[in-house]
Amino acid sequence: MGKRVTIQDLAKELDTTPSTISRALHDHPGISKTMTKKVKELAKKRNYRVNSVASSLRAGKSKTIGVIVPMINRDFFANVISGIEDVAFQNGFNVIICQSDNKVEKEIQHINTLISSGVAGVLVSLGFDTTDYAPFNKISQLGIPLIFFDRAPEHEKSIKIVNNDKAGAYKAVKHLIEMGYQRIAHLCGPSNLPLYKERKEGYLDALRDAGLPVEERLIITHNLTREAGYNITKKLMKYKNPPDAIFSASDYSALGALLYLKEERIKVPEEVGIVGFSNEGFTKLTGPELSTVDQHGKEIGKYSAKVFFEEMASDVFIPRTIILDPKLIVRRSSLRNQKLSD
Amino acid sequence: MGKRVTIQDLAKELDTTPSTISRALHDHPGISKTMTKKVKELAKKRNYRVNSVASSLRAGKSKTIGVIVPMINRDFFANVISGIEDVAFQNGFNVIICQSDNKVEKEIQHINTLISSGVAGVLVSLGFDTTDYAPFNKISQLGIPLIFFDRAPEHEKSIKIVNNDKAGAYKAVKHLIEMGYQRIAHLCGPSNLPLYKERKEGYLDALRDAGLPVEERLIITHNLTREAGYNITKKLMKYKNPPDAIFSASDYSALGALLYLKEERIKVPEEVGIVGFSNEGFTKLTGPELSTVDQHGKEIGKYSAKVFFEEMASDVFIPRTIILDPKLIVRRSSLRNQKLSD
DNA sequence: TAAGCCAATACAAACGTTTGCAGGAAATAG
DNA sequence: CTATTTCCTGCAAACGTTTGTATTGGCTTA
Repeated sequence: MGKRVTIQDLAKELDTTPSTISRALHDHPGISKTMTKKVKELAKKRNYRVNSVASSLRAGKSKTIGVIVPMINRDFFANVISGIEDVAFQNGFNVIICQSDNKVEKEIQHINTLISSGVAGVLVSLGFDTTDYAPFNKISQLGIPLIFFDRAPEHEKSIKIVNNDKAGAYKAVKHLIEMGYQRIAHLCGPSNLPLYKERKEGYLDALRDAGLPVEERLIITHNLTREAGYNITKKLMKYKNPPDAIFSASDYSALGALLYLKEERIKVPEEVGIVGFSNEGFTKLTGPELSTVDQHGKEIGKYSAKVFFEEMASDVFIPRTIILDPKLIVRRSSLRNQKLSD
Repeated sequence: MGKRVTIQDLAKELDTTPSTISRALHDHPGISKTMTKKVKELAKKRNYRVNSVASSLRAGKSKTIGVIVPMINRDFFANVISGIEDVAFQNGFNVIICQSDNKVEKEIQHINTLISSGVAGVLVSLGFDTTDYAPFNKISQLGIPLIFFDRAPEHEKSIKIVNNDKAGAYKAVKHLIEMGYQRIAHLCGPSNLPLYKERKEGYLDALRDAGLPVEERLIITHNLTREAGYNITKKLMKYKNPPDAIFSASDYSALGALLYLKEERIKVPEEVGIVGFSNEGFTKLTGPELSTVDQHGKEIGKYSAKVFFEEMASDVFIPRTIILDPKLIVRRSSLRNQKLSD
């Protein structure tokens, strides 16, 4: 259980002072070459490591980024975090992760501990039910860069990095229409979150542009789980005029839909087409593979981290929204016309 | 850009001293009820939050756990991290995540920054190539609890939480044999990592116990990727006496195998059976679904975190290995006898 | 040779919290 | 009314680093 080596130990050993050691280690020009060299050698020899808690206290902030996501064990978020960590590492920063479980109280608690621990910045993807952004304002009020990704507040003046959900949804539904589907259902998420609202709008626009009627009974709000997808599809397929395609705001519920249809021997894509959203890892592995909309999570993570570093460097705050264009990925579940071999 | 409110601000406002404030906030018995109440009210009113950087410096360590994994965006690790975060949160701790990309240098660098940032403990799953554990010893030498999970060093005196890989592999191969497969190939991982070594041993034991011959040409070491699985299977199937089953140490390469076989119209499980390892999320979604061995990642994460807190509480270090029993999950890819409907 | 200057290093304060110890007032005992 | 105890609060140091300012010694210059 060796004691940690401090700058003071080095100073004593070289018969000098902590300030000289500190400056030498930072290549301060006011320190002679010889001294700098001596210090660095001793530091290596004694295996000295800065106590960054101390420097953080001195500096008023630490080299740490806080990340708050609903849950870590989701392909998309795991990718985002991975991307964030990559960029943070390159810049010598650490990443603290917090999962909110979509619970507002947890978000608030995480915000508090992150502020407490002096993070240099916070990257957030909001939970389902978050409608009050005041807790987040505290972060910005303290001058800590705050960046939203994916699930961002709608009207707030803030920095957001989001997918163009509307465009993504539009592409998906347009594609279904082109494949000849006529009664396209939409499993949508809670509309207090802009991204779900936008996906719905993209869906509606695509229908309208194609001159197709909008049927309210085919638009169902749900919690984006596989189970919900399964149950809703069961309900939908019992309508007198059941849908012939499903566009879901989530791959998970799209998967639920697929599983129900397979169970009922309703052929996908021949009888019912499906397009999901997010390009979760499993979508290219289902039978048939799920068409979906790719959000390139890792890129969003990297991008968000980069924006954070930009923000930290500059001292003027400019609210802005960066919109990345998602990509429609067409797989078997929506390819009605072509016959792909099994 | 409001200034942070400190304990001193509160002291000034109540015309008392920082020490009293600190004690009051911690419900120190030596402080009167009335004072304690006054302090807490003011603290809430002024929105006071401890500066945990300062307390960490004072205490010599922070309420933070460091986690090092090869990569975050893998189902298993994402689950482990999620489990760790859950338990950490309950105990008021934060989690710093670091990905090593299976690179030794990155591991070392992460170790250094974690020590620098004064983490209270470190949880690690080793990278492929890590054979020198000296950098990790530094952690324990500083009295910081160090816990390995999943990929742990073999002989070191340390705390490890691992799956019983041998038993898992044994179950998997035994199952294949019971299904009537005779020439079972094994795609194994680098054997410097005990868990892959053990999986291989389980495989060998199962063969021997069943009186089946061990064929070296059917045992292939690879890097556990889908691509490798694909290519190796291609090679294997071109043998004069190709295998009739594949047991892979990784779901990813099992998937690669499956994809190759599908491409070649070789029927799974009728002609070739497959069992993977890890129960990655996608395995229940392939066509046919992949049999696999479940490692319950979230549980391992929770367990590891709990062990860390135990370790922090106690002051005697007892090296020990906690072995969790993995579970064979039989799905279609290895069910040769029964006919399941599609 | 003294004044001035530069380079190199030392001094000291600060970041915010925690905590052992000291001290003062009130309360109880004698 | 004094002595002792009890209860509460204040004082001051410490954690390790960083940085503005002071200080030292050696050197140049007039």
